[in-house]
Amino acid sequence: MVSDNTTLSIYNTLSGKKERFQPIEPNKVRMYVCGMTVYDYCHIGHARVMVGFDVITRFLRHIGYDVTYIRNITDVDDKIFARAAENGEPFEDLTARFIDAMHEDERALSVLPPDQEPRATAHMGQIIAMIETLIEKGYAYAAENGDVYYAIDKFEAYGRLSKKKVEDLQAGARVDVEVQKQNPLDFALWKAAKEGEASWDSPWGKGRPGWHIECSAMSTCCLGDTFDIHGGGPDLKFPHHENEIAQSEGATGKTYVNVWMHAGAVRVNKEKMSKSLGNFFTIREVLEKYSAEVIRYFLISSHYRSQVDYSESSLAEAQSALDRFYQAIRGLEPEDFEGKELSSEYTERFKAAMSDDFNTPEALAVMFELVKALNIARQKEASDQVRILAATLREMGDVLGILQTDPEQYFRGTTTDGMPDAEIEAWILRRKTARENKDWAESDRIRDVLAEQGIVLDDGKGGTTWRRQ
RNA sequence: GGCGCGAUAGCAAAGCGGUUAUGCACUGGAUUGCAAAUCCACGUAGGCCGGUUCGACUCCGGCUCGCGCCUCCA
Repeated sequence: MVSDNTTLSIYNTLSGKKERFQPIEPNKVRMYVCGMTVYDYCHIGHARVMVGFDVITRFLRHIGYDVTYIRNITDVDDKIFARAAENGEPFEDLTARFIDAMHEDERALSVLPPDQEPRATAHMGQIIAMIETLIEKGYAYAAENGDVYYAIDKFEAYGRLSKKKVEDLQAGARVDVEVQKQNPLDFALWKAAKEGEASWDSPWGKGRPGWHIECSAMSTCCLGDTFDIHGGGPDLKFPHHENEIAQSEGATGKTYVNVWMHAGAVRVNKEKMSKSLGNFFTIREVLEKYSAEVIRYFLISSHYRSQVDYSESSLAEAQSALDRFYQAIRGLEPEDFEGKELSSEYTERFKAAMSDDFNTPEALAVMFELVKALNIARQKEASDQVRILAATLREMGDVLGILQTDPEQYFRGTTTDGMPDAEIEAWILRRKTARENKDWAESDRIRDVLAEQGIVLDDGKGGTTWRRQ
């Protein structure tokens, strides 16, 4: 149950401002997010959408909403066919492989699985039915070549989401106009099969769906004609989401979506990270150097709507910041986190920050203030206070999908190369003896030996701990 | 060209019409065999020009610069 005093505001692309969120059904949120076209590995831009909407889902659930989160998989597409042909393999093999890879990346990033991941290939019936409805209602027409197009002139609100005027779009329209279209801005709902290409039977002959129609068909199928939130990456606003609205509202005659949410772009050297520019870094590539949690922290350290610059130094900085959180809980026992009592002072501020359009930077600021209080409490050995603050911090971390790792494991890292743990422990034991004998020269020599291997020793009250740099 | 978004201290990044954001980095101190971590101390930053106001980083207008979309892209 969502408490009565909860006021959640969300920026709606449709209105261009933050609005008080009002679900269609009390306590329930139905959300659809456009997912990946699976012909290659996910990059950091994809990670932003995955993590962003994961945090949104976690927070909505945290404040009591029953969330149905749907994120589709596009497994029919020109690029998929092209890549499969290049590889000389059936397209299903290609997509199966990259769906697995995507799930691996997601698990690494602690992204909770959506409730459903509908695939275009599994919804041909609904897709064809929606196209038929659009033709019946006069929003679409079948061309002689077997393609079916959406007639954008028939849909009055076309351009409302992306704030574009049809005339302006026409002025800038590309010249390679397909003659079969009534208006150059009309888009394909169904594409006639090309020679030797995978295809499905339809009333218009063998073919396959256009890109936009699958989302209209699958979202409606999973969530109903009208639902609460539709999200996606920044480059989907136009034409993809604009076309979705035209299709769904044309077919159902009802409002398609109440709140449209778009993530900000990830940039590299001031340019948008994108497949076409080729300036992308895949998630697994970055994982070779930084932990998934660092990537996740980097992505939530700026607001989901703002653009972020991806760079080595921003990841290094994310790591330093995350280290501070883990230092604060390092050495605490599991039971220190189990307390039922939380600090309302901090939880209220955290909730207020997150309720303001999911302001994660503000939420993190609250957590850092809590960390300071926790460090002071630990210094004073105020164990009750330590337990309350540690439990509070851990719960906030859970909402953001961070701080759930054992601190020692976090600092030791997961690399299997380098000096084995047992050898490190052996060195530490030798150093312990040297220190007991006040043999500082030997003690420092061992520290240097390990430092060469990237191992940093920390002498604490309870003994020496170590971490990999 | 059309439409939209942004410009905050060394770097990153938020809120807010008047009171320390926060993190990283830096400097001094406490602590430590030495370190690390931690704590204490230390920064009035808000592209430029006008306007509204008792008071503006925060509201309004103009300008400059940057970015995004207008084509497949998360």
